[in-house]
Amino acid sequence: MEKKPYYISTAIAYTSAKPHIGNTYEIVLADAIARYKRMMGFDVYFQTGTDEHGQKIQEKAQQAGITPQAYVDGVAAQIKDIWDLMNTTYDRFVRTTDPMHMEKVQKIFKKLYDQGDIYKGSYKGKYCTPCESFWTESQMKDGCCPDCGRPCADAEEEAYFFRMSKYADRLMAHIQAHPEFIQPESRKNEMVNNFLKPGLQDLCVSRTSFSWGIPVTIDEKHVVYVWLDALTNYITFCGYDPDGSHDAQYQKFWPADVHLIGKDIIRFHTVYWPIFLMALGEELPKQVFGHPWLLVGDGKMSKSTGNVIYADDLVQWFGVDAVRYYVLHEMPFANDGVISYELMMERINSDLANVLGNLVNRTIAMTHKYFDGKICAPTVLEPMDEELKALALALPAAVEKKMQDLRVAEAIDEIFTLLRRSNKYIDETMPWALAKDETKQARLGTVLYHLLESIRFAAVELKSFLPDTADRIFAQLQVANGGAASLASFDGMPIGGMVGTAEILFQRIDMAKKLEEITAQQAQESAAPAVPPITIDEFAKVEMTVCKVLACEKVKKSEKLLKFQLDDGSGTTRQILSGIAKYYTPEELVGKTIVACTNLPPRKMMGQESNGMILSAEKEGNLNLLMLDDSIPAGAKLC
RNA sequence: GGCGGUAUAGCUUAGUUGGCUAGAGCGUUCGGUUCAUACCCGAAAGGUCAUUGGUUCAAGUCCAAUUACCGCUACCA
Repeated sequence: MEKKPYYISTAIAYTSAKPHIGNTYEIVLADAIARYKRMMGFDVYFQTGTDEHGQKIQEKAQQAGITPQAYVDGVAAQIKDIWDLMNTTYDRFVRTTDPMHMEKVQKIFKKLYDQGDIYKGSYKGKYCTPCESFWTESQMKDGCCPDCGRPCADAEEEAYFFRMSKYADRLMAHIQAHPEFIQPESRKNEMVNNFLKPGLQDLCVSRTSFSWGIPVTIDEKHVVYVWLDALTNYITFCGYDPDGSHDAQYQKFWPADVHLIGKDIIRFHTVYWPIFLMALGEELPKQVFGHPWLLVGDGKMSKSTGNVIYADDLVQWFGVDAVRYYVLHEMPFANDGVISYELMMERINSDLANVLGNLVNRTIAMTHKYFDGKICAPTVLEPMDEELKALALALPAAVEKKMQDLRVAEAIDEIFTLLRRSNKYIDETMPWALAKDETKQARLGTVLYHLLESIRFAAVELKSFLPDTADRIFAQLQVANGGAASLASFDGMPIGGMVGTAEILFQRIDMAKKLEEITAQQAQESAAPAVPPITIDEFAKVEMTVCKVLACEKVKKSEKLLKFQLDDGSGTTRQILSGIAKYYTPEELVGKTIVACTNLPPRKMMGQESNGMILSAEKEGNLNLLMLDDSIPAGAKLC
């Protein structure tokens, strides 16, 4: 029989920085689903990869002093290593800098242009010249700039646009007709209410402000908008051919069964992506699932606060399956989840070590102790056996029901319900009491058979989520993983066979001690010199000038920016913007003597030019401007 | 600043279209047991479902306002 195809994808990871545990969650979730579907007999195609174009990457590479290609090569390799470390079974790891992909994207762009869906237009709007801002009709007050109140004028900038509005009605109809298309459902309303109902704007699909992207063939100074580039990965790498002769793989697997993505990029996947596909005349993916985020402690993960948790660190401390278990089981379906070292250890101890590990261990130990490891036939049945057996036999359907809705955490709960019931069964049957009675040997063998077989059921189902652990359980049971078919009846343990040696699956963790080790290592790492030494010549390149604050005001529309007019001793006034409005009021700074780096290239912020950087010292939310004694004149250089 | 989201036991959270006496796991307290990784089993305590108002025979569930938090985005040279 032909296996049914199942195409699952993750979002491609943006190669601007090493992914943290929150980013890693997605690939593990996808892997669990992919493994499960394979077990259920599907022919699975599981695609993941990296999104490597865009302005941010160009800037990062520039900062690092390397080419964008070298930069993304490094990060992509890092991402792939983490995916592999997590024991994920993707079929293909794609990269948007792949020449094949780039060529197809160019063809897609051209095709959409030729058929009139993309048109050359201009970014037109009402423009307030003093504020250097574009405004929409609804933003303006009586035709004037909402900020300064001065009249706005028409202005334009050349760009390519996609006619979103042309397909909006079709998309709306599709969303209404397919309630499962956007998951979880709350996201659907969000999209409909926020984007579709108010009317879709045409989307600007080219950029001229940076060059690290796929060039538009018909107009070389433009590069393709990163989302058009990134989204099409789902078809270009699956064998889609813009000219129409698709590979067999594409014919088999497209449309995708599910695009697994973060909740932040739902808009792109449920509005723009379907419309691009409609324009190309291709089918839409069957489902887009926007999963929630994993947060650290009480705050978000960020490098500056030093609370970033990386998957490879967690694996080093706790092992792959413990990390997989945590992200799969502790992530709620629609709300954001939380991760911390303490929570992680609590779950390992209570669920993995106590409930699962200890159950396997005590069962194998008893089999050795009472029967020298031999598996006895279940010959003396009692009513209480039925309940355990029934629960085990019902497990595959229970897990399937949850997995249909991609409720992975709840699917795992079903497995643990069986494990907990098994522990209770031991208390009910009291094997140690049976062992003391010569006449109860057959009953004792029956009890152990029920336990071993229940554990086998759990292990088969656990394989998708904790692959290594499941294999270690099979090794202790001395049976092969018989897959879904072996769960049809409660007789998979070979009577007369031997079990393997008992082995601790998950060591209990001494939390206080482990936490100490972790903090000790972190302290060591942060103590290491992060900044490479520089030469005196390099230091001399930085020009730092004493300046007097002539005037200072808050920048409109900005929470953080202050605008300074400075006397730098040159005779002309220097304007610098600085993000310190949280710490200082403009009034208190006028007349002060400060220091600024004065040989930086000019940069625009909030449409205003900044010529330099004011020196300050910052740590953990504290910030002080460097202020000198007023006796030193403006223009003095720091040395 | 713009857009959107979320608020349920000490902690992490389930609650589909309004009918709940609001569930679960962890943690806590008490009791039991000893095969096992001081583990397992049982019981109990613990929630005016963020606040205020509204719709309804009925509201954790719908509406409005308030507060807090979160995400994206702009900006932090």
